[in-house]
Amino acid sequence: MARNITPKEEDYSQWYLDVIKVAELADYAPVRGCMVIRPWGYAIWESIQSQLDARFKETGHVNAYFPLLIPASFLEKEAEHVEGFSPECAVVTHAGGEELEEPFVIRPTSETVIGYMYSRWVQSWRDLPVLINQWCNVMRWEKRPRLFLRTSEFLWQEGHTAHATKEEAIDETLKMLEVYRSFMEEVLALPVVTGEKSEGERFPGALNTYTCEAMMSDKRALQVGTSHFLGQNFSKAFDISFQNRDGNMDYAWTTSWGTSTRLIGAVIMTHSDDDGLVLPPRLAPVKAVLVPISTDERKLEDMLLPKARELANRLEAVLGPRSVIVDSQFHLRPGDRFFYHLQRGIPLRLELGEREWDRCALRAVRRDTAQKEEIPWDAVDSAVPRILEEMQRALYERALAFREANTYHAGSFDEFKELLEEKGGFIKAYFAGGVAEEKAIKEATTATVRCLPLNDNSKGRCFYTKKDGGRLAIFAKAY
RNA sequence: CGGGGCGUAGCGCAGUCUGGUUUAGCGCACCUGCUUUGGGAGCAGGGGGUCGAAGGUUCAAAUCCUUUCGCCCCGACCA
Repeated sequence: MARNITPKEEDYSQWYLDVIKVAELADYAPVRGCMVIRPWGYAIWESIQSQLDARFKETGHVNAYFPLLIPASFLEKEAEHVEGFSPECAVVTHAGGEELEEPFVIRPTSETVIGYMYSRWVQSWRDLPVLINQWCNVMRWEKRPRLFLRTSEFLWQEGHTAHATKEEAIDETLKMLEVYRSFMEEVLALPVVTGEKSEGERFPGALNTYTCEAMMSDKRALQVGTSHFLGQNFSKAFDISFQNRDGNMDYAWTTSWGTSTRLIGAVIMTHSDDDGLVLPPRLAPVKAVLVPISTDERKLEDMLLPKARELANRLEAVLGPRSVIVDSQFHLRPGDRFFYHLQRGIPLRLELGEREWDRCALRAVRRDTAQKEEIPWDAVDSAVPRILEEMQRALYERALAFREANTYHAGSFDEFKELLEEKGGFIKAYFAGGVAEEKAIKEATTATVRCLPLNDNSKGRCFYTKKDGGRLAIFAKAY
């Protein structure tokens, strides 16, 4: 049992911060609300980046880079957009030792500059669709920062597409939501509910926002990815117009979609335990660590270490370059070395001591369950990937079972309040209210509409307004 | 931005109320040596802080006063 981590049960927030600290994922920066992503944390982000990026490329998108600074006037061109974002914008007023004529906003998101550029690039229906993504940082001056979940500056990816027709843009919006869902479930082992955002939770300027919502291990909800159907709002504001096949002028239909370093927070809060970080194997930058153990220094150097390196090389041929490390911190005792890797969430520890040596084997210990298994040397190539995949699946199944076990249905507001107070978690209920009702529910309970799940078109009597024809909604307390 | 808590060594804290008795102390971590070594070792020796910052009161301030910065928790705002 780790002794430098506050147990989850004792103080969840502190546990979360402790895990980040002992796993060396991030640290506080000198500027309030900003964080330094340390090498191990950044390696996780790179893993997310490369795997998501591949999926974007597979769906026809290309990467580009748009500037950090946006003319302040751009934000104002879309009414809802400026209202939504101006409170959290950082503004540059001086540069080159002089006050600027027009201040620049540090991008909180890039719909506006990208809209401006698209209007110059798009003339004809033949120029569409435009399918561009960018990996970058954005800044939103948050009142209450939390490492990874809500920092003033964060890293993300924002896809921006423009299409000739409404249908195509809607298809794109849903397609990317699906890319997120599959990535989160397959790589992050993060079960998510996909759905539509309610009116009150919609992206400022969007006609419709779709979301991936996940349940953290304290039963609170976290929005881990969003995809927006922007209609023609931005194309009208920035004049992304084109001549269609019939020769008539038309405004493009645009979408945007994003996910961020918040995903790292989601992974921590979904899988980790009181011993520290737990990483799903497909996400983990390092999937296994070989730990030679002996009291005899010569055996370590002459037999165990070379063997460990040989096995690591063989494993890397199967698992990928730099995915296996050999621990040679021989100045530490085995327990210390175990804990070091345990806290950093490396999925599999492969011990090679004299006992294993004599049997031509390794002792594998799974990070999530501490389950032990002996693997003969000549079976590592098949056994290790097998165990990793078992662990990957187990993490997903466990998280899914947790979510299912903490999802309830409420038929009335009284029942809703009771469930929320006594059980927490996700509460499904038919809802027919609007922004005003959402707000009232939030004020009374602090719970919000997380989404209106897709693939459920059932209608029912609204738990709050008692009106018929309510759509199924998921409510929860959220981060 | 409102309410609450807190800034003393890398981390966690004691000392602050009742200024001087501390050349500011303890645990963990760190360094050196020896013994150890399969889920966080033991002994011995050692290094490190001027008490968040600025100003003030006083013969004397970590301790009192003022201002300021930052962090954490709870709310309103959000990926």
